[in-house]
Amino acid sequence: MSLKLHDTLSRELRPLVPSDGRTFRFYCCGPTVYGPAHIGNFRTYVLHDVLRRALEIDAARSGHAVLHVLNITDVDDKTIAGAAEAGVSLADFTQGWIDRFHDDCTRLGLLRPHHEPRATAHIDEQIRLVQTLLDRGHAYAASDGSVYFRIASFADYGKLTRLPERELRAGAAAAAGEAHLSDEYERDQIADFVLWKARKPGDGEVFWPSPWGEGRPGWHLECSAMSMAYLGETFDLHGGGVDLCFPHHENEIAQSEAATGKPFARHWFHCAHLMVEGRKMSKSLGNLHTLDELQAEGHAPETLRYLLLSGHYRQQLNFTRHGLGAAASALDKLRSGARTLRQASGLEAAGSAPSPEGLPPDFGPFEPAWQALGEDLDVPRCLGLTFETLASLRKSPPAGDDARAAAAGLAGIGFALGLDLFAESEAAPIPAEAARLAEERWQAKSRKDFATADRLRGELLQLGFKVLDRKDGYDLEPA
RNA sequence: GGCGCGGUAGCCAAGUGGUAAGGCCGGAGUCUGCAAAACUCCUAUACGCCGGUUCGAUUCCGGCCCGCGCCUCCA
Repeated sequence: MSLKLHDTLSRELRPLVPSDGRTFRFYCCGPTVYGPAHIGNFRTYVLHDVLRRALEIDAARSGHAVLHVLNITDVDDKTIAGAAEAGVSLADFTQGWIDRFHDDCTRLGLLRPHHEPRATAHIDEQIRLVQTLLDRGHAYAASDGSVYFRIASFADYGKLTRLPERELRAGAAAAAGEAHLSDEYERDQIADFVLWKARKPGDGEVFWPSPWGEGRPGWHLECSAMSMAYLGETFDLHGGGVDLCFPHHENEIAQSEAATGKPFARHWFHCAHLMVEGRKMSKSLGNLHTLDELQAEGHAPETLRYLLLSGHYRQQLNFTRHGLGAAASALDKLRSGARTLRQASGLEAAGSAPSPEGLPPDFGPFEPAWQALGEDLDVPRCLGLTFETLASLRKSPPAGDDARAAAAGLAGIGFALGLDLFAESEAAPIPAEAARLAEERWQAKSRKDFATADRLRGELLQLGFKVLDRKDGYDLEPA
């Protein structure tokens, strides 16, 4: 079986198979590191991570490999402006945000891409790509030292978003307004885009030498250069947020295919946007939430992950506080089911997150839930089937090998979704004082001194902990 | 204006040419010194509107209404 996924270019459901028969190679558009990524960015990254995990499982089953590349754009107008404002070098400025990004990704359970190339580390590749485009007549140098891609030279321009050329010009001009027509760059046509930007005073120390003078690469170029460097001129899949379709991916296709004469990405994967309380996220509405912010409110990163992946990727998802609560409850229910299965199977708590190699060849009773992922990455359906299977397993509890197969299958679903269902609830460190009170309370309760027990429960609440009794003991949870 | 997406119960969200998964919330119960958790059961005649095709449409076709996205900042 192979996974099937909707392709933006052909608008069809197409199978995901490695074109070279060995390695499925894919590239995701990553962050521009000038600030913290917001939860909308992370919806895209989480969804790409689920795709990555599904590909890993499929690859493990069919015996091929997966190669995942995520770029980091560490030079553009915003990063340059940010560094200047902070009074630090571009490299120091972007490194701080890259570290923050990695930290967020770890907390959200994102698998680390196999390569994470940075634009500033691949200037040579980008210059060579521009030179090739110049040599082949697809680009021209302007008098100011900038180089532009000539859209008229690429017949397929607009094929991803189906923008006829004339619409492109008229629409762009109308949307951009007259102000943009008098751009400081000298373009033959309004829609021609910049490949290499000539150095400007505001760029400070940020420039590289090139055959056309000092400057820096334009947006789009790094993705073409780096994806082809790591994955080859033609690779299996390229993804990002929907807003990237135009102009970013359209321009990537143009400059890549014009340079190589070969198809660029064979499959395009785009994730719909996250809305916040029914409105588009934007700085002006002040609804650009970050992971830090939500964690400070007491929400676990995994709750956010669950929420972000709980809607179909081609559907806008509306982020609400209520939804976050619902996600937390649903996740608890999943974990509760996992705990029951684990106990029935006689297995110890999983010490570490499962790897695709360690997963069973099929997911037993949870195989249908996995299959749903293969049909256009239908996570909502997968979750529905998982809950359904869990319910029927509760009705007829499996034992022995059946229980182990079910537990392993659920672990497989957990891996696919990036949710560690078998993890014991991550115990916040318990202060010694709270631990002592809790122990005292348990003693009091055991000798049926309920007045003392209740008093101590109250004291623990003051310290910020809820006592949850079990048959043979108790748990402490942050209140 | 061009291109595209969507409107399913209180909320979120799948799916199907033959009367519709799942989650959250709500209610009842089991358990429990209490509480919480967990588990069980229940609840809602839910498919935007109007036509058409069909034995039969929420599912196909057409029109309309409403919401949303992109059209060189943008995941």
